[in-house]
Amino acid sequence: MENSRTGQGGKAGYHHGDLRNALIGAGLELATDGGPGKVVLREVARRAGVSATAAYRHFAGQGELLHAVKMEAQQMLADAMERVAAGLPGDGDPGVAAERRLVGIGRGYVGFALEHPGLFRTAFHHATAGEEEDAGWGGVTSVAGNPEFRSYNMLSAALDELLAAGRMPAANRPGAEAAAWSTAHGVAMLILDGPMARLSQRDRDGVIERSIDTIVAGLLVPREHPAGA
Amino acid sequence: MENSRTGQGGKAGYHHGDLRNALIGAGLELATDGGPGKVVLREVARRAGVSATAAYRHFAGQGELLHAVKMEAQQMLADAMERVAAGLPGDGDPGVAAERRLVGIGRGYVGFALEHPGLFRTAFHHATAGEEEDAGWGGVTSVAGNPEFRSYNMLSAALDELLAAGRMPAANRPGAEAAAWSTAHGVAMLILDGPMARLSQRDRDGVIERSIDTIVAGLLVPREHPAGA
DNA sequence: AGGTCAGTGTTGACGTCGTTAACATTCCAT
DNA sequence: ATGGAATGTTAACGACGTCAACACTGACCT
Repeated sequence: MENSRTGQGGKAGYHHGDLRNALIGAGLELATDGGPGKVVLREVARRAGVSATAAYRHFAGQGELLHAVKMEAQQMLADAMERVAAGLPGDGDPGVAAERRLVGIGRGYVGFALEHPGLFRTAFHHATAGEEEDAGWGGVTSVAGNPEFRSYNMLSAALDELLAAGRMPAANRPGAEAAAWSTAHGVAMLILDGPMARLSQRDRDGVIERSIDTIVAGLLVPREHPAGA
Repeated sequence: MENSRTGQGGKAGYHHGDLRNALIGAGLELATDGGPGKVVLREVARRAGVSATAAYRHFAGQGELLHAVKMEAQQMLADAMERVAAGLPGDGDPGVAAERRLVGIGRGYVGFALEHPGLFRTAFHHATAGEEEDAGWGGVTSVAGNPEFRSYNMLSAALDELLAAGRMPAANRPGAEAAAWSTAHGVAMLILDGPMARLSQRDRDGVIERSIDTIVAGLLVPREHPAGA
């Protein structure tokens, strides 16, 4: 990471020196334990050792501040996925390796969500009307070409390899990112805030594995496709 | 439903007569356009034509009010799924019918989410620390036996039929609810608040169909299962 | 060097929100 | 009819987001 968000970079004078990053950092702290709702402008400013209104020199309002925190949370999620995928053995068979990678990415995604629920919820927080026009994610199409959206691109690459290795029927390729991402996102959300919230650790893990296995199986098996898609 | 939430049931005197339901009704209005964040106690009371503090005679605070609204939103979601499933042709082949029902339930789920984003977000809203102890959903195990959780039970029943009709390998049955639900929930969420937010109507529909088809294919195809599950 | 001015931070105030305490009205059981 | 439980009201507090007005700092221009 290039930013010195954690460092007490600036001197202690009237001018902070790195206030914008300090605010985002404090916001991340709050988001980490408490989710998006806890990212309160006044408290963020307090933690940065600055008056509340100072934040307005760097953000249009708390909506924009929260948005910045949200973007950062998204980056952290992508980092987590990348780390998991990087630590995987490069098997001899490229098809097997690709499948392993796909599963790994999914595990990393859900793992991040369970380890950092507040950040995960923040990364997908929906701005209430009036908060901030949410240019958070682009469309999938624009995402595809955008180097920023690493999470999407990692997934895409793994699927491409699966196809290239002949493990996935070509007809299954289009829209595969959406299906895979949806399942991972869904398990995470349902465990976090939904009907599976009270599962034991063991059951959670089982559900996660089962869901990932199922969607991967669905991606790999040949099937008829309706006309048009 | 037995409650007269919409009717102006009570007389217009000092005592409202049906305030609790009136408050929930107003809360649902706010949630419908604006999501959980817009369910503001004072505004809810205002809409019910009553002072803000009157709400405290019926709810411990805005957290509990929001919780009640959340429960109602969950019921509406289940209703929507039920309606879709009910309107499906009962094919001759029970296996085909079951699969159709499964797909229909998924479409109903996602359809509700896209038609009523505010209500859907409210149904899965996570109470920020301090708001309300979220006994919203039971665990999946307790859900299974609880007649209240119609959405889960509908899904479960469809899967059972699929198994009974011999269209799904028995080894795939355990955890199938979680996988199916996860995918549906995931697409909905990703379209609502995630990276697929800017898709065209056409692309959305394609993504939804593709995701549902994929998870169903994964549920139906025989595969090896790791020991232990 | 001295002056100026954009950038950055501060104070004070306003309106809204959730919540509590104290008080008022109405309903119902006796 | 009456007394208490249920239900609603007003007044006030502290926290929040935001705005307007003011203050400090530093970099640039002569």
